[in-house]
Amino acid sequence: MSFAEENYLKVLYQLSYERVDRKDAKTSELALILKVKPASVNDMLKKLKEKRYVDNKKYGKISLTKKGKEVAINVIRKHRLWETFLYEKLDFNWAEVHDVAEQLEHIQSKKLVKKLDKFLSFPRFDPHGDPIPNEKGEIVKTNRVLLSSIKKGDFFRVVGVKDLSSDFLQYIDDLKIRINSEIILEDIQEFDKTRLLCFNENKVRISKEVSDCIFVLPL
Amino acid sequence: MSFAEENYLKVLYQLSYERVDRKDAKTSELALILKVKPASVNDMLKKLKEKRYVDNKKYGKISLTKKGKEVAINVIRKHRLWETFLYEKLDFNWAEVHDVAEQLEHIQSKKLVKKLDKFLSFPRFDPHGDPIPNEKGEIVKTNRVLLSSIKKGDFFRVVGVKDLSSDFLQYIDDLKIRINSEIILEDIQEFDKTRLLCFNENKVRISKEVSDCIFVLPL
DNA sequence: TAATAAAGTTAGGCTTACCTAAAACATTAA
DNA sequence: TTAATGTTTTAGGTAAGCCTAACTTTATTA
Repeated sequence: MSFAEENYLKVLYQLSYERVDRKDAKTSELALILKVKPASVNDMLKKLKEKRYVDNKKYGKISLTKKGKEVAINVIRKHRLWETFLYEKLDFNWAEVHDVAEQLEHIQSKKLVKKLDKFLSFPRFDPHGDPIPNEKGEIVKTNRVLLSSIKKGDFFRVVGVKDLSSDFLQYIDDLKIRINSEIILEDIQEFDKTRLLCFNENKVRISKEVSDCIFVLPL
Repeated sequence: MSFAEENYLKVLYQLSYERVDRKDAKTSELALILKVKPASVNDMLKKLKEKRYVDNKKYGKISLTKKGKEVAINVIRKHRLWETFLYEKLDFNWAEVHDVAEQLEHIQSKKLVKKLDKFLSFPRFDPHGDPIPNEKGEIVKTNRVLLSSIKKGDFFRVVGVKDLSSDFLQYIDDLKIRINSEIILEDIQEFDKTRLLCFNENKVRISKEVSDCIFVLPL
C-alpha cells in the first residue's frame, strides 16, 4: 500500500463519511484536496477499483469497499494519534500538528501504533476534537453540530474545529477559542451573518465562514 | 530530497566514515545494502553527482560532498533519535527499533527533530551504542574497538553492537550481552577463534563473527 | 428542449527509481 | 603480460503517479 493510495482512501473516507452535509465524494473534490488534476484522480480510482478498495461505475458514485474503509480508518487513526502525540508530548500547538502528522500517518508498524496508543493513554479525541478510531476501527459518535446552526442566545461548548489549514487554526487560537470553551451566542447580525460570541470576559465577532468550521455541543 | 536519495547518502556515509576498516564505498556494496542492482546504484549516483551531493569520476572513488555529508548526518541523527524514542518511551526492544526507524528517519520537520531531541533529554547514544549527531552535525568520537581485537584475559565494557539485523540483535540479547556489560575475555580458542566471555555469573562462548560485531572499551 | 457549461474520462507523455543484458574497464592469477 | 574473472557502466525497458489536451457525459439554464 503506497502513500498515494493511502491518501486517496483517507480523503475519500472523509468526504464520504465525515461531512456534516452528507454528499457523495466527487472526482473534482478529491483532485482539489489532494492537489492533483482530475485526470490523475481517475487513474488512481481505476487502480483502487482493480485492487478492490473502491467500487464505482463510470460517471457514477465513488464508494469505498469494506477493505478500503478499513485502510482509510487505519490511516485516520494513525494521523490522529500522531497529532495527539505531537500536541501532548512534544509541545506542538494545534496549528502545527497537521502537516507533520500527514507524514507520520504512513509509517507501517502495527506494534508502533499499539504502543503509541498506550503511551498516550488511549486518547479518544485528537487536539482538534476529532474522534480517534480505536484498534478495532470503531469511532465514537457525538452529537456535535456546527456553530453556524446555533440560535441566538444559546449556550454551548466548543468540541472541535475543522482541521483545514494552519492559518485557520492559528486564527481560531488567536481569538482564544479553544476546545472546551463555553460560549454564549449573543447575537447574529442579519446583514452579513457574523456572530458575536461571549465567553469568560471575551467578546469576539466571527464570520459565517468561521462559524461553519467550529463544532459545538449545545448545553 | 526523496527517500531513495536520502537512503543512498546515508549508506554512503556509513560505508565511508563509520567502518572500523576504513575503505572506500563501492557500487556493489551500496547495491547489496540497499537491495538494488549495481546498475540502479549507478543511475542514482549520476543523479546525486548532478545535484552536487556526491563527487566521483568514472570507475573512481565515490565520495560525498560537504552538502551530501550534511544530509547524510541529518538522516542518521533522525534515525538514532527515533530508535532512542522507540526504546526509551515506547518500550520496544533493541532488535525491533531498526525497521521502524528506517521509516521515521525520512520525516521532514526541523521542529519535530528539535522537540524530539529535547523530549529525550538530548541523548548522545542510541540503544545500540551508536553516537547521535547533535544539531550542528557534530558526532562524539569514542575509542571503542571491536571485541575481536581484544586479547585473552583483558577486561572491557560493551559500548555498542553493529545494527545489522533484528536476528543478530535478538541473538546478542539472548546471550545476555547488553550495553554496559562488563566482561572478561577468558579464552580465545585457536582452532576456530571462538571467545569465552565471563560476566556476572555468565559464561558464554561466541563465534569470531559475533566478536566482529560488538564494540567495547578496554578497562 | 436545445444550447451551454461543468464535470468526468481517455489518450498519450513525462519523471523517478528500478530492472536486464551487454559492453567497458579493472584486477588477479597463470 | 596475457587470460580469466569480477566490477562498473551503458543502453534500453518497466511501473507508479503525475501531467496536458481532447473528448464524452451529465447538469444547468435559456
